[in-house]
Amino acid sequence: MSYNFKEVEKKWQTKWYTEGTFNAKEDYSMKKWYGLIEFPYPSGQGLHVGHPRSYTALDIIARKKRMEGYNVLYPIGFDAFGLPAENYAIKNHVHPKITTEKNVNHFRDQLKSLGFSFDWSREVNTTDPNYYKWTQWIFIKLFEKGLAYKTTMPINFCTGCKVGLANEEVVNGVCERCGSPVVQKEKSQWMLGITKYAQRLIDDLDDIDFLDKIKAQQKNWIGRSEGAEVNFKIEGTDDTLLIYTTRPDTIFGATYMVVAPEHGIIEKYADKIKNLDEVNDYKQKASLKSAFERSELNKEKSGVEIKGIKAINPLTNEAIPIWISDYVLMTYGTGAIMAVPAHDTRDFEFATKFNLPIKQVIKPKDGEAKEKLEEAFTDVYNGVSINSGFLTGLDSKTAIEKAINYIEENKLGKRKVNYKLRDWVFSRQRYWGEPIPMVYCECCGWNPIPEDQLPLKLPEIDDYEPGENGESPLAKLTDWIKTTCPKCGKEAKRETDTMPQWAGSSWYFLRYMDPHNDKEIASKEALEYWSPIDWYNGGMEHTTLHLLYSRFWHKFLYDIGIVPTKEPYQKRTSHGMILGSNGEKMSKSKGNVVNPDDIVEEFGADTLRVYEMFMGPFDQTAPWSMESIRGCNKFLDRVWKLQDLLNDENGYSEKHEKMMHKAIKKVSSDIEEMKFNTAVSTFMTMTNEFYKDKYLTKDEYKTFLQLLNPFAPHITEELYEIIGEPKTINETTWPKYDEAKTIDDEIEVPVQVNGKLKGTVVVPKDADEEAVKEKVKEVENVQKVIDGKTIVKEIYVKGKIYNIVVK
RNA sequence: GCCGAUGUGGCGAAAUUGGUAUACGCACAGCACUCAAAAUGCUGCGGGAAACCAUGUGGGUUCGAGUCCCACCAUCGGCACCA
Repeated sequence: MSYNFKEVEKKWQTKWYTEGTFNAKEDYSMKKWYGLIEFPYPSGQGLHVGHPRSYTALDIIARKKRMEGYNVLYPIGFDAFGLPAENYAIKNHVHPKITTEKNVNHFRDQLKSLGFSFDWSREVNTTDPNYYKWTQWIFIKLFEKGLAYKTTMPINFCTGCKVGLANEEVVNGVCERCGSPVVQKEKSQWMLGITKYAQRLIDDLDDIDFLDKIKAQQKNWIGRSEGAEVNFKIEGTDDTLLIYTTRPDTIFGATYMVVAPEHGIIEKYADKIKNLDEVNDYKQKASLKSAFERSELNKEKSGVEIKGIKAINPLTNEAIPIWISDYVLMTYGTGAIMAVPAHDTRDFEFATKFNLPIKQVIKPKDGEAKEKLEEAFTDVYNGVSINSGFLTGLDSKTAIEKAINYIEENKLGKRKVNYKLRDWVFSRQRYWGEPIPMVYCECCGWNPIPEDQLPLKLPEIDDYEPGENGESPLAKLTDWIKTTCPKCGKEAKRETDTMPQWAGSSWYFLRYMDPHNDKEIASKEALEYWSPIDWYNGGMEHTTLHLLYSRFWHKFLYDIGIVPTKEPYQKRTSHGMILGSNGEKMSKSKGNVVNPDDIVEEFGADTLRVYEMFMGPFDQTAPWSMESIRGCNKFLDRVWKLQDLLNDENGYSEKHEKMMHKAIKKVSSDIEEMKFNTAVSTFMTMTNEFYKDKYLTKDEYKTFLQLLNPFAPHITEELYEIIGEPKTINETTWPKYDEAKTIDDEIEVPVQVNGKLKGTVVVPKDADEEAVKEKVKEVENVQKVIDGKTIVKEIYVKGKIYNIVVK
């Protein structure tokens, strides 16, 4: 009988999904395990082969955990708001709701065809009003706590999508989604105060089990730096110019100042500035530059001296010029710097170009100050202050501390920590997103709509085009906008912007715990029981977006007493990308896209699952190979045919017994360590052994099928049934091994002479050195090499190696 | 420039964490089955006649290094005028 995967896979999927075999249990007395994968955006292209890599991995772990007796929650849902559906609507006049529903249905079918053990009874969809009701509710809570605020500020504006973007969504000065240039635009936007959580987002990483590279990337993005804010007097006034520096020990070397083009000092001293036209001209040019042009590397520094005003260096009391240049950013620190060309690379470059004085105030510990610097000396670990008054002679670290103390004592400024992280631009001028549940009243300002009016449903419209000035399509709905102020009852206007993609995904994992609750996000009991998520796997591309945002929301919900843990995810891992067979990223234009449906059709879901786990280390990128997938298909065929070799008459075999115990140990630990590729190779080796020996016992087959089940659930369940087992595998208990039976009685010890392999000897596992020594001398090659030489030393590492050193 | 990875056969990759380098799979070759092919099964498969030589390069530590240390080179990912 040959293996008909189509029939078998269909059969088991139907059983699982109609019976709800893998649904989480309501029994809160059981030990729990909550595994999470990033819920997909249901795009029109359908599932990508990248999705099953992550989903299969956690499916394997989830299935193992169930067999180990855990109450497992392995949920699925859809992150369905977003631009593609809206752009499609603009083009084809189909409501995004319709496209989304169609895509979700397609995705659901595809996911089911792969046999994942998801709990489909808890499926969530971010576009469902019963879901986004709570997204809006969280927003209102953020507003009430002062963490959502509306402000006019220069934002990143995508010229293609006609929409404001968060910093995180701008990549190399272009839009992360569409690749159009991003420009700075003044716009009134809703902002979320994520910067208030910056320190906690760093500190709490210590308590959770994230891959180091994920922690590093998040810390990098938050970008904490320590230093001081210092006031520089403006000559002839009582006013000061506030700067931020991480190197207060270099103030003696500050020979000029630089302010960002947007800095207020220019308006303030317009009447004093002698070259106002020139300065304004520079300002104008800087504002026209796109984010990309401004951040372009290696470009020449530019700037203009602001003539007519000067600053006083607070430590040298020298009057120093003030320049305007776009290498100083208004969005970081105070928008103004003291320039220390001798000890800052950028200042050095600028000073060289404009012939400004370069004054050395630090020399290397083990060297002397140079006659003329060729580049800035910036090494904080290896510097000593010179020409710096009370700092002279101190190493840089000590000098920094002393300088800050001096600054604080003399009221020149204060110690200050800065972050690169910016507050989160939360408004989108788009239709297909959660409406922001806010109302503006002339007399009462912004207020949220009453909670009993949630959800604020997205109104039906026909015209999805954004408005002229990049207004939201909702801005055209005058009837919908008109409402009453929740505070004073007078006429007021609704907010027409919607929330970004990232809103719905910032808390979805909480909804899975209690998805049909219409009173709260989820019940206290459910939150207490299921929190935190035990294991979350997803892509590295979400490290500074989704992962940071959702940690922020979770901390906020913790602060207001909704969730029981500070962090949502106890453990975070990530999978490597699957590339096309040419080693490039899969894309339609390159024609290297593999559709999982085709693989399932030709080889079956089990083959796809096994292949994706076997193709390489889970956390590394791997190119697709059509040839290799056939190998996995062949392997499963061989597993199927093992039933013909079943034979209990040989009975007990020590060799097979050892092999089984070793395999249970290896596969169990490989799964926990996500070393799926070596687990699969263990299965292959076992299969080869059974074929070589031409038999296996039913017990061995049963254990083998149990171990393989998480990887290839359909074929293994079918075989388990065929050999007459009354239970299904998912009802059985994960096999256990006996450590003593994983150790061989006889071991082969390699014998080396001067570290070079000369042969091996077989000895009992606990043979002592003398016994091994005797055998070693009998090895022919060893005899030959050591003959006539003096033995200097003999080393025996028990069970590992025997090495003879000769001269 | 900064942060993080990676580098082993023709290819995807293993290596118990310092102890027989190349497990497992693909590709390839030979044999069996077949009229034939496919499928399947078995065998072989780093280089070299051998001594030996091979884990990106060059040094080092060690009885012993793919694994540890130092200095490079290359590729990939993230950040980037962040003061």
